[in-house]
Amino acid sequence: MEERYPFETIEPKWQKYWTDHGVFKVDTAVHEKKYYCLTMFPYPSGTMHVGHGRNYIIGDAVTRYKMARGFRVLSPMGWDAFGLPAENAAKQRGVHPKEWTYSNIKQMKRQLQSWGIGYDWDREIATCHPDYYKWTQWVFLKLHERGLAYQKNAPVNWCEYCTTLANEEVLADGTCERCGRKVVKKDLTQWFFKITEYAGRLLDDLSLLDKWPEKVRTMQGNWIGRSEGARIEFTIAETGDPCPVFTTRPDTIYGVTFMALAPEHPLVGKLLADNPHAATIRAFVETQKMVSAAERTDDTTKKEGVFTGFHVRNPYNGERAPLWITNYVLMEYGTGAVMAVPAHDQRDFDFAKTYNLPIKVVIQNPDTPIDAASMQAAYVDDGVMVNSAPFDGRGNREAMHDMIRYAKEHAFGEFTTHYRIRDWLISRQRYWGAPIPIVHCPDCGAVPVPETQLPVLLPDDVDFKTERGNPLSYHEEFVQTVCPKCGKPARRETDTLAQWLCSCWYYLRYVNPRLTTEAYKKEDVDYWLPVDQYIGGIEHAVLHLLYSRFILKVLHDAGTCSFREPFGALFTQGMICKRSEKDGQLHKMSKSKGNVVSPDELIREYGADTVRLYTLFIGPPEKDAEWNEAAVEGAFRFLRRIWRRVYETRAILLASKGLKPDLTKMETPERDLYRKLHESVAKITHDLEGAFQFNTAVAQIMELVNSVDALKLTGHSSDQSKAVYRETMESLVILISPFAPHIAEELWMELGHPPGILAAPWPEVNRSALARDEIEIAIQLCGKIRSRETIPTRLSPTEVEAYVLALESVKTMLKGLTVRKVVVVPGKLVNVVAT
RNA sequence: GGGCGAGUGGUGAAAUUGGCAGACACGCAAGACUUAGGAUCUUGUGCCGCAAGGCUUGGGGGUUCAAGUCCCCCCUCGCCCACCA
Repeated sequence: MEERYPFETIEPKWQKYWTDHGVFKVDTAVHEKKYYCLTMFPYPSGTMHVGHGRNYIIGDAVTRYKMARGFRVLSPMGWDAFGLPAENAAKQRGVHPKEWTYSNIKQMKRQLQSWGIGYDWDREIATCHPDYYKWTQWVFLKLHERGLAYQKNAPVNWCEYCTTLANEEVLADGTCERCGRKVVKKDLTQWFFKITEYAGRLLDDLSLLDKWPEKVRTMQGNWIGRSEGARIEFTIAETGDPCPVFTTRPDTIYGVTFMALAPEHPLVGKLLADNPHAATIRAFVETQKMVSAAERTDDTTKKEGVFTGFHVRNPYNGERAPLWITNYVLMEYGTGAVMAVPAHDQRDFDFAKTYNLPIKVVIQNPDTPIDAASMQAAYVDDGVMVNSAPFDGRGNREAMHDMIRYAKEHAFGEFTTHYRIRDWLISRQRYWGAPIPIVHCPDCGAVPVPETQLPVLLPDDVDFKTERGNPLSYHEEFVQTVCPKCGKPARRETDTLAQWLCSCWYYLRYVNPRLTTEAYKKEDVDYWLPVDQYIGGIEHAVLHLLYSRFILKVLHDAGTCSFREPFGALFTQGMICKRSEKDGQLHKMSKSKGNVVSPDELIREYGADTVRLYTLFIGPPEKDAEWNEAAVEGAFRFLRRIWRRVYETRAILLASKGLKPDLTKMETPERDLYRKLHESVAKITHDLEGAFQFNTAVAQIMELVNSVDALKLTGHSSDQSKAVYRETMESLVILISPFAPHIAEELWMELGHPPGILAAPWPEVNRSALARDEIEIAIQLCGKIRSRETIPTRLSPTEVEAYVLALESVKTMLKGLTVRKVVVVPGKLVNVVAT
């Protein structure tokens, strides 16, 4: 052992040891205690910065802690390897996407290892590997089989760079989530998954996820967006065509004064025939189609519309109301038609004011009556129904149910639930993805490739230089095939699967990563899943995490697994930011902002343990944090200090191996240290056991080391001093091992143990060590602190009161006052209320 | 507009059920040891004040013996959803 802390030699040494001894290997068999700790696998984009590291360091701390608690921990890692940047690299630099991806994987794997993250690398997967995507294609077939995969010609979100996008990938400002370009609508025939069919279950089962952050559940709830209401069958008065609406406010239906259609509504075409207003209508509809969704739904966009010349008939009262086409109604939600009630909906009110349409009050404010002629805004609160024939006089909320039932009895309406979520668009017009296993036959249509013919291999030899869209569609050998059903010549589907699908089921594959006959074994996944702890970034709250839940439910319904949710507990860590030199602002680390911190350099300078310790100490892990170079130094100094303590006292430590701490024989200094040790064990265990408070756990270790220094140990110290010191140092090394595993392994050996600290049991709290004879409490006068006193802990609250009131200092304090009340908080304070 | 979360020293931050605000660390200051080092150790460090003492958790009210924590109003910031019928 050397005096200097030689992180650069011990770190590679222990990394090699973990690999050579298969410390993180786990077999799939049933164990007494299992734990599946999963960190979201990365996209292999190149090299990682310290911000990426937080994710893996947290996962590793959990893995190592659970192992020390005696769990068999499944801790796998892999690569979300299909996707756009690889293809762009190919276009720009002439490197094959496969080559680019695998070389990045190599880089990033080296980085993960240099951080000392423990994975069972025998289970490594890459979604771009045929042995993996074969089963991604199988997942597609399962959905197809169950009628959940379908093609439709639909306007899709189109980014000229990233091609087709799912709704979830379009940001609120109408730009592409990945590249920031403007997204436009484009008509294409595409493959969709019917996630809408699972909307109700995906929403309801959120309540099962009690170990998920509230925030993520809320976000998914918002995204799914359930609203309860009614479908009411209006009809076009002149033609008798049905024109149903969805409404959440059927109680306002007697106040309908016009009907508003979306410009894309299918009725619009029909209404144009022989219509004197045709030219105006057509012009309006065409203008609206040019406006992007983001612009149209912008708050500041003025409400506009055009009268069709037609009317609708309100089935409740037979009234005729003019039919308008407007820019504020969306075809994507409800039926694309809105019964407009200006008196009780602000949007309808605004529109009615603009075009001078009538306003009819049907919900009266019971406090200050409103009147259509003078109202300045829609009245959207509850009240008493008026002008509503049979329902007059009733409370609107209370009457709502009866109103829908009335519609149902008269066969012009029913209760319905609408969801905001749209079907999931999974087609991508790109090369670097899993080919959709479909063959288009002129006779049989879209035929799924039989499971026995999987995988549909992605050819290597394609021309990436093409500017004509998907390179795959120009690869004749790939495209030309025969129909699996009739054997006639047919064309392969050339769209590939969105990369999201690959990452929707990878957590299952880790259990049986090399299985060639199935995607996974039911009995194995039923044992290991749901994942006990999933760790990743909040940015996946509605994409990956929602898609995965959906796919798992489908796989469950297909009978391939017994559980209903993939991830039992979820932890979302905050981002690490750094002030950018360019603009002085805090940003998440990125190359374009020029604020990335490379772990490679830091590891060279301070070692991986320092980087890990600092990353965990930086702040609460769920919150964003600012990287501070100077504070890294502090973490390094702390580790070096521990190293030096062991080095300086090594002879004493080794000589006292047989000594046992004995509470009855301890003097105060060792008694205090012994108590601090066990307080620390309790605190750190609590922080790691689900609380995920690594920052305070590290702080507690620092406190413990400060206490160790307070016990000035020498060769002449008593046996109890030595015994307590040794136990403290041993426990300390174990307690720090999830955070700084390399130094922990090395010191564990220096303390005279065989190598392999993960085999050492986590320290247990000795309750009697926590006891103390005296305690310092605060003395308050009317809630204000006046002094502090040390009192015996054996006193009951009544005795404490008497004891404190008898103290000279307290008597002085109370001179001339009358005691009204005394509040004793055991172990904390005594508050004397006196006047 | 709706929902969720946050606001504490120079900085990152602590604070089971309401119970000693600022643990731990960074930074800073002073000192010790040293043939100057970005090493180590000691001490100090919320603010005002020479001091006694007073003030202090975004602002203002309230409940309580006691409020960072609970209630009401307001301000600021972040995130999600949003002409959703």
